[in-house]
Amino acid sequence: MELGRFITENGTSLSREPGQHVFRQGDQNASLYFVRTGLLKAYYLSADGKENIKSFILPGDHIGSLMANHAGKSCSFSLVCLKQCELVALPFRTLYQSVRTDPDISGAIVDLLLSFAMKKEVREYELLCLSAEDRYRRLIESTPEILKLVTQNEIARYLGVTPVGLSRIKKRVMA
Amino acid sequence: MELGRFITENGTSLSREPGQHVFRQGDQNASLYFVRTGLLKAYYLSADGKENIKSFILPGDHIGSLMANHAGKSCSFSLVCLKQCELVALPFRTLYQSVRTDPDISGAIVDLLLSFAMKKEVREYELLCLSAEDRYRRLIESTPEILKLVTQNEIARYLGVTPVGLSRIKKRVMA
DNA sequence: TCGTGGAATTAACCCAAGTCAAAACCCATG
DNA sequence: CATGGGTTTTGACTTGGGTTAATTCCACGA
Repeated sequence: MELGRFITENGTSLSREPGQHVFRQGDQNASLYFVRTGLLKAYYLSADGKENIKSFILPGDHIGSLMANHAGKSCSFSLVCLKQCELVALPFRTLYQSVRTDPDISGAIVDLLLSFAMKKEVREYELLCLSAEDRYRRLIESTPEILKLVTQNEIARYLGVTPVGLSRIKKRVMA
Repeated sequence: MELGRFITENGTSLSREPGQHVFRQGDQNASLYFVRTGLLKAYYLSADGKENIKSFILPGDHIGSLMANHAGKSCSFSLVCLKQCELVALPFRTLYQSVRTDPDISGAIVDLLLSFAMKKEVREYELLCLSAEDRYRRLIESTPEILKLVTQNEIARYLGVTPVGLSRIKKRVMA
């Protein structure tokens, strides 16, 4: 069976309003979410209340807390809707079980995990090797759409600088 | 079949001296490597000659360039031995094909990818949310062994600071 | 025991970004 | 069209870490 169908057949749809959370840091949550429409952000909240944005999630993307799914731990980040969202939730268990029974699904899962791992690897590279300014430059090049969708405040928290910092970077870059 | 056996049966052993590369940034390389013994480092080299260390690889770990394996791109980083190493190389293709034929292997691969993805997620968190000093603290807590195995220079490049920077952090931390 | 070369530390100086606080801007709404 | 809330920009000041270069440490071989 092909993955798209598997998801619709085994998952449960849900919709969320802007501002609503799908799960929060510390929750137990054992599902993978597929985004049909909308926009979400995954973020960390530090002990002193600072927000750091892990990623933005767009239609066609999927997200879930690996930690919470796999190791029986709790979610290390929160997932919140920035716009009205239509999602499909799939218990991780369901997916995991069919790895051993359905070769098509297991192929699809491997691809899913591979593309996920590659994304993380790129992000790791950017955070390790590039300056905030370079990361900003790359963002404008690779996904300019995102700039329209979220506040500059959020872009900053995604790039790993403060809003004030990003404002200064912008000025520098355009000059 | 169980993964360990699968690897020994389908892979080819190789050994490398300290200083020898397994592959270099820019290479085409379509294998996954399993480390039997030794120590390696995966690193990025920037245009202006600066080194940034992606990770250290210890016995029992596995590594390969996802980019080069999957998307037909070339390796985004280099892999070099820090000590004499015994490795097993497994063509990615072999692994990928048996996902569809052998449920045990495909389960093992999914686990492999999951643990890989989780590691990357932790690293992403550290680079995004923690200061260099916090990262250093965490390193001493979580894997103090590594401090004995590599130079402080390399620890610094792994943490994302210069050797000079790390020296200052150390002084601050011990006080 | 004395060099010698690589690793680590220290010092002096600089710059990017953080912090805090005060404008300025930008709308939506009444 | 004025008001008020949120977002962005600016300014003044501080700080962590980069850079370069000098110095100290140490292990090791002659």
